[in-house]
Amino acid sequence: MLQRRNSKQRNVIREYLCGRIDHPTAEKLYKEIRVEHPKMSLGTVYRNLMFLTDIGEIQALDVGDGITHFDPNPMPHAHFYCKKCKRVFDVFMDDYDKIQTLFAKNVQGTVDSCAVSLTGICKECSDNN
Amino acid sequence: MLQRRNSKQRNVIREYLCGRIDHPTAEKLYKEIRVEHPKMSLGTVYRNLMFLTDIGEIQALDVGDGITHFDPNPMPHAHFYCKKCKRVFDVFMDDYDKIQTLFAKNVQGTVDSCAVSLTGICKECSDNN
DNA sequence: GTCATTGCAAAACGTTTGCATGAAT
DNA sequence: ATTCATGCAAACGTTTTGCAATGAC
Repeated sequence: MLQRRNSKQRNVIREYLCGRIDHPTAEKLYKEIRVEHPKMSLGTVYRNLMFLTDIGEIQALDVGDGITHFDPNPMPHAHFYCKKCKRVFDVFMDDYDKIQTLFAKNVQGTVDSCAVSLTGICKECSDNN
Repeated sequence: MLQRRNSKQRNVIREYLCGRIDHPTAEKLYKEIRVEHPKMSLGTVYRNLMFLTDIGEIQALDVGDGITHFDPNPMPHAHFYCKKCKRVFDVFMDDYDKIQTLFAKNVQGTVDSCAVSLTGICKECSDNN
């Protein structure tokens, strides 16, 4: 059984990530938190994001830029990374779980996650061109 | 227009990656090449793998372990990463392009890649348990 | 001769870790 | 009192880069 204690820092990190749709990195979150909480350390941010990911409260994302992004929404869904503005967008689909099952059927083993990550140029960036 | 000159090193790297299904990392490729070509440098391996990826001859993979793996097959297809043996398997699907299109439709922008990466435990690993 | 490519080593980058201190139960 | 979590800084593993030398055309 996974142990846990309440800590102010953990709740601050929760508070800063909750409700966001911009999928910040640990570093970004850290810098933002630092303004109000100058004693917060980077290691604590990493440790807690990892912890929250492990207990399934949030999810970690590999979007293709080599940096781990965090999504307060742990539900499986696709993501779109804009190579120009470097933003990450949620991509919701009606039959995501069916597609996941479809993929899992083609795997020789037990699948426990299925990440779909798209890359390209977002509408806003191709318009401002 | 992308310039290029032939170089022995580039061809050696091609030769060592071509036909493989184990999706080696740059480091792994480097160590293997080193046996026959002790002068090959790690930077050259990285530079060439990046180059071959850029021209679309091979593809780079983010499988979730934080290290970039390389696939000599540039055709879009899914990958399965076994968390136990740390191997990467190809996952081929009949309607992969259709699924890609399906996802792309839900994106506000121009999609140029769609990576599907599954994780779990491969059959072999769950059998040897 | 020009300029892409190399080898080498150092630096950069994101992330993890060791350890003494502090906080939660 | 116990032991989990923190702050700090150092270490880690992967990847990129600067630069002088080499090699392709």
